[in-house]
Amino acid sequence: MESCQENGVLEKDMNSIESAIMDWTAIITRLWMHDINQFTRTSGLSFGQMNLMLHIHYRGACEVSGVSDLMQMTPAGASQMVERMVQQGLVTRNEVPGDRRIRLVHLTRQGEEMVQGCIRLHEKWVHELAETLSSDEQAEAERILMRLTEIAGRS
Amino acid sequence: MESCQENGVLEKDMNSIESAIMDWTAIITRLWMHDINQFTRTSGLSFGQMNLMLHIHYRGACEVSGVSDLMQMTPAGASQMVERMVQQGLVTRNEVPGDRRIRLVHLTRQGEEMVQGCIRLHEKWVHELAETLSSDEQAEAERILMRLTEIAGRS
DNA sequence: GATTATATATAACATTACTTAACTATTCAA
DNA sequence: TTGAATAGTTAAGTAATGTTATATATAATC
Repeated sequence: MESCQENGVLEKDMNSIESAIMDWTAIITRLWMHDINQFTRTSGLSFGQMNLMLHIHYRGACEVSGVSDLMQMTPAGASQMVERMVQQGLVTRNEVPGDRRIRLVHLTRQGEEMVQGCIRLHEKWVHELAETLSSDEQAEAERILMRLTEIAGRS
Repeated sequence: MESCQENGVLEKDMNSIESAIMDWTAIITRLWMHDINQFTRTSGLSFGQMNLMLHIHYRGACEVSGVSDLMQMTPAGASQMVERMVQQGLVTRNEVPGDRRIRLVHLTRQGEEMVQGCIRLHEKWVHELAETLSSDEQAEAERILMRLTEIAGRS
């Protein structure tokens, strides 16, 4: 615990608990991305579309400019992407009381179901992972992950 | 721990360790996805390319047919995807001693740096998260997370 | 109240990134 | 050793997705 104080955190500077969190999180992020890919390919969506829907699901409705920012594309491109998704029934574009220029992009019921389908696919993998743990390990992992989630949830 | 045996895993059926893992995944998705997206796109990569590179980074070199399988595309499409990435200097295509039909796709130094850059986006965040744990919690977390990582690494 | 900036949309065009079909090279197996 | 199977590539065509340029409506500012 004597490293990392002054400058940015570099891998070689990381202490073992940081590495453990990093490795675990990187691994599940990769597998989560993998499952997202698998699900979207088989449901006629693009990865970008699912990405946006997950963003809205986890962060709430966003403006068209937010789509542009998230997807790193021009506002025109974002507008068209949203338009396509509206046509597909995945999202709605709603006016906002305060500023009539803005359109807020929400998930439709169908869009939400797509997200849930994606999450459910990933749950299968999580189920298999959990199964290979002993009862004691399960309890310990649960406690630690809940603690980490609680802390991370504050940010 | 008495659910989930027979049919698919539904959210309400999930036991608490599975929920804990899913909650952690949700937190990470909420906090990281946007950054990973931006990093990927500003580096001139597609999400699919980063997905493939993460796979190779964690699982080792894979055949072109493996790319086809992972990305859910035709062998021809996979071949072209690899060709593009070779042109971009992200991967190499190497012959295999045993079978001269096969090409193994490896990350180049540059490809490896891209992956590292993506993973390192959140080192500071991990550092701060780890800091808030007590010494006992850190020791426990390190042990169980390494165990989880080990199991997850097999998939 | 006129000007500037912001948020989004539309149109024309360009590019990407697939697909199918056909082909080469190599290995396996009868 | 000949035929079938496997691994990968190449070419042509297509559909999706993005860009620039321009337009419109609204909000903010001076």
